[in-house]
Amino acid sequence: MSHLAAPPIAATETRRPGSAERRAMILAVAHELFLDQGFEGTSMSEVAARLGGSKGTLYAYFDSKEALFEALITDNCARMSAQLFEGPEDTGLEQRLLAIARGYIRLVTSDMAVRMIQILAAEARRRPELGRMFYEAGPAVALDRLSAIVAAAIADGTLDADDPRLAAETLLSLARGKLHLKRMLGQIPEPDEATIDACARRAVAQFLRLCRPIAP
Amino acid sequence: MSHLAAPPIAATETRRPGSAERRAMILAVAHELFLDQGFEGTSMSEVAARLGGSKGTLYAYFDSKEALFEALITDNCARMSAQLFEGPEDTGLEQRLLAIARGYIRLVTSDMAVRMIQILAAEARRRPELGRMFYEAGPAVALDRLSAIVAAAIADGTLDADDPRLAAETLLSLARGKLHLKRMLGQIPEPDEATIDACARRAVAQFLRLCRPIAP
DNA sequence: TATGCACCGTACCGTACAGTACGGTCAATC
DNA sequence: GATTGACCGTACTGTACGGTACGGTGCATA
Repeated sequence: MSHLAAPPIAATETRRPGSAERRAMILAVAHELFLDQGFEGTSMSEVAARLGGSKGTLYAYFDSKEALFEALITDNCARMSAQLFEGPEDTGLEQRLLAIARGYIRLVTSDMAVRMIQILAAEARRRPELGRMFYEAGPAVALDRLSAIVAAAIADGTLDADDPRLAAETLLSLARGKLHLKRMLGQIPEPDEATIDACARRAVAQFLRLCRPIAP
Repeated sequence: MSHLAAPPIAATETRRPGSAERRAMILAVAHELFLDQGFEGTSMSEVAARLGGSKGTLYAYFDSKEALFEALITDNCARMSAQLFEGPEDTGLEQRLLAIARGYIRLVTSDMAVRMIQILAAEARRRPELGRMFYEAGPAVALDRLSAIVAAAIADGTLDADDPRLAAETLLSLARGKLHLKRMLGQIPEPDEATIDACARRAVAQFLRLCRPIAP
């Protein structure tokens, strides 16, 4: 009936039974199902079945369906940020812009991110903080990196713009293009690497035409 | 048990009882509830209650919840297209571009469109054709109008670009900016007219810098 | 006044799902 | 060999919803 003894040491969360691997397994299954079928479209029984376990275990690790979902989103956002930081090169300005543009397009049109946006957008009314997590972990990260690069380029005269942040936004907007909206609405499949590259190159070229200082 | 006599004249749809006004009333209520709470989040009982009617009547006008939802989307898409065609002016190029950019931003960040995208995105897996309807009725319409204007401007030398359609897409991408994504994720409220105007002006200015022919 | 019809109100059916309860199994630990 | 605890399997509760059935009401027309 009542808890007689408190657990010896509280872990990062409330007292929980099992191993971190088990938790990761649950999250992996949840990832697969939630991203495929959405939040409402996925039942906890389904998660348990796919896990090869029982609902009891599920609820031992996560207090509710919502809690599991939020943990999943948190997890995925962390993964996203990490992915965006891949391959920071020490090359010229154009190459660095290209790398970021490519990474940004790749991320933002990937099946995972698109599904996340689709689901988070649908839940935006009830849980805007999840949308915020996504934005901070994805687009905001790209924007920060890009702003820094642009600011440096403005400082040494390679670029010309009033506001580095606004300029960075311009490049990302050009990079997204219509790809993103069409992806969100399920009108096109995940673009291949060639398409991503073409979009990134076009965006960077346009950006440079906008922000290259006119030769004096 | 069986239908003995067919109705005298089939209306635009299958034989249906009541008036077009009644249908419109149902759609109005459905609009309010579906856009506010989403498809799964809205129950037919709720629609009937808000209507001040009964579920029986609801199902007399629409075969299923899905049918009602699709009718609503169709309805809203038609309204959207109409809205985009407001105020075609006979002014200079820049003013015409500005008008379209403003109309596009206003539409694509409006509460109605954002809610529609949020809901349609969530349903994109199961019913991509609804997403297509939205795209065709909104963004594609703006793109068509803009392409025509850009093509004409290229023809008479006012603009310089290889592909008018691609150029038009560039303008729309610049216009959307980050506003759209943040709106989708529920991070910012509907922008006011001043914000819309500022975004439109910036987008058009950048577009013209990209596509103005360099003086020979 | 009688007939038909759109509509209301309500009760109902079948199903699906979140969350709980509980007995039993297996492995590690003591 | 006994205890502990994570876990399974299953059954269960309560609730919500899509959709149907049906008797009754009020208005229109014949």
